[in-house]
Amino acid sequence: MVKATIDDVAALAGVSMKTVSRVVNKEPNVRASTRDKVQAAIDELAYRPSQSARSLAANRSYVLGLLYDNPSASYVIDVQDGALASCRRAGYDLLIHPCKRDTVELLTEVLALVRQGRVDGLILTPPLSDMTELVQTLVSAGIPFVRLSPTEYKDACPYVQTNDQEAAYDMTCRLIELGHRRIGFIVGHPDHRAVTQRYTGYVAALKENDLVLDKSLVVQGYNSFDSGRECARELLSSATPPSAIFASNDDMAAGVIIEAHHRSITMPAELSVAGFDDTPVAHQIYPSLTTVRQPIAEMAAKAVDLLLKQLKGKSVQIPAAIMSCRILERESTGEAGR
Amino acid sequence: MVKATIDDVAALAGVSMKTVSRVVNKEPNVRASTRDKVQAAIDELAYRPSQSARSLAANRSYVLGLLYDNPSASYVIDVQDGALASCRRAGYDLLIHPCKRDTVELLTEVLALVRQGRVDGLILTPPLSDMTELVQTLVSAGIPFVRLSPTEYKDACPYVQTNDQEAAYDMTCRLIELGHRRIGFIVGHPDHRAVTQRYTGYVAALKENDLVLDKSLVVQGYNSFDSGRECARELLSSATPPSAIFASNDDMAAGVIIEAHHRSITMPAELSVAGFDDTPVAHQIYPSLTTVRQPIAEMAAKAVDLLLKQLKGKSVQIPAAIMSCRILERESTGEAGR
DNA sequence: AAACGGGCTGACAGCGCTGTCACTTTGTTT
DNA sequence: AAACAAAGTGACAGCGCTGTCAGCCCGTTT
Repeated sequence: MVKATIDDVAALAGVSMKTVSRVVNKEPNVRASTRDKVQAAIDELAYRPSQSARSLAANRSYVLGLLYDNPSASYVIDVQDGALASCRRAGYDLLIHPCKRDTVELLTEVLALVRQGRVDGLILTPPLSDMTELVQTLVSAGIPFVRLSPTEYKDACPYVQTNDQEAAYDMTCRLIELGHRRIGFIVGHPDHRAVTQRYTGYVAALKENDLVLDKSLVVQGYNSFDSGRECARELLSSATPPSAIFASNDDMAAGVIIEAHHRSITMPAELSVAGFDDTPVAHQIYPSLTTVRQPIAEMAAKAVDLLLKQLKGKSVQIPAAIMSCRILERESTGEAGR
Repeated sequence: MVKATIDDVAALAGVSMKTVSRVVNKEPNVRASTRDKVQAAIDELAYRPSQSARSLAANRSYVLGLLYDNPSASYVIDVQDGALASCRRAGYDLLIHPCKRDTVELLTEVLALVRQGRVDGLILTPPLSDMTELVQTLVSAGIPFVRLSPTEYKDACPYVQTNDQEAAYDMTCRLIELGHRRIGFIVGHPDHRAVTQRYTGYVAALKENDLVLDKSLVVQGYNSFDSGRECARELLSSATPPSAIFASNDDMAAGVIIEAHHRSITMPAELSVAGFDDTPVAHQIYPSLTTVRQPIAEMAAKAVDLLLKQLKGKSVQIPAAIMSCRILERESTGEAGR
């Protein structure tokens, strides 16, 4: 049995192939009876429109590209899941494209992706979404894209963000409420604005509660487990160690917890630890980690929706969306000074 | 500036478009001087062949599909990375296609993927690679695919496997060597043959060392963290608990460790714990987990290579590959009865 | 010197769809 | 009943490539 084409369907249904095309693409202005007739023919022949023929004729690929340079597997998977969900709903495919942020080829590589017509538009995830050069290039090349990032970009390009800063603020307030006065903070990788912004929330919460910002309690991490452990070493070696440590992501918080275990510090009695992201590790470690859950999949889905809208009509206004985080209190935090 | 086509390049280089096509596709039998001339024209016009036109004319998509139904993010990401690496080398794209194993639509969905010409071939990962119905369908539809699975399939279809069983055997022997006599085992999800086969290695090691297989030490898990914890509860509640527990994967082993913490059991002094997979969590928990590392990315890369070979020539022989695992001893295991 | 064969090149016909536009049918208005 | 608008349909020309096949130009053989 050879693959049926649109002509076969048209012949069987007794209509023109253009009408079949209309039915397949759910276009309006087809009489219901005609539609049924065509649909019956499609079913009978098990007709599947050829993706490449459609792409060539319509001049679009029905594929979106997902760009990332993120070592965190769970984050990436969540983004993929959310993006895929929206893509499927719209009959689009998703092409994943991990890439190295610092390579010279990055720009040409990404441009080629679009120029070859392999994707119709792009989703940028942090930290790529904050690379000025990349964003600039895409804008001036007129390539449709949506950024997944908590920071706005000066030009009017669409983005999806969460209230990161607010969540960091809330978490810090919660720690203060628990009686903590000396709260260590581990800053995220300087290139990841999405993560470093969380520091702002911490600072704001201290100020709001009339606590002084002690710079010796703020250390620079690099988002990895190992860097978190290193930072914990620094903070816990102090003569006056903090009673709580808030890390800008879960991997670093996990590093803090390990270091505390190795120093026989009991948690949360002697030390409270909080993270950010709610990665799988957060509830698989002991004590389970108090953290902030971001609706990553939903954000990605939203980003795809915005991109698809952009691809259809030319909505000139900036599409943007803000989603909410949620604090999850688990075993790693408790009252201070017990 | 409008996008250049193959005609533009041909005109500029003063050759036919067919010759340009030959240069672009690195076909033989083009004089070096002609090749250079064409290449210069390509560079000057920044010509990028249209993916969809190529696909339509050549009747293939230059895209491979990656099918999975696996909740483990790190496993999936590793597979993606390996597969992508090989794809890029060959100028192919990778389409990810997570799917639910038990849905009725699975088969039609996957067939549509191929029938619409969106992918040229498929990579199946566990547990999909062990679904007889799916494999059977693909075989009889003549769709090229490669299975990532430790089990062979009765028909001659290509696969990539690891020496899982052997590694489980080695790990069990190592525990015995450390003095453990009562070793608990947590079996993997019954539908995941890739995981359940590890039990065979455990049994073989006991036999080899003249230890009786005590069925009360073998409990059925379902691959998840929670099920691992549940199994640990069962094993540790016994009047004569095991001195070591070997879980069929890391998530379940992490569950065991948490349960032990909650019972104030010190590890490895009072209990040794071993896992399988070396997921990120393995070195982020306390104590860090002794486990088995599989070369997942390499396996996926190999699978893609086999698939591409199959796509080119019709090598009738079964292509297959076996890769090796490695035991990683960390903090969670130690001598028995200390 | 004729015959041969392999390297190299080009003409051309599609691949299977969609966009455009012209056309026919139907329903609505005066 | 004529005039008009809107809904419904089809003819056709590509979209930008690759496969096929014919033909040219060589050097090598008899």
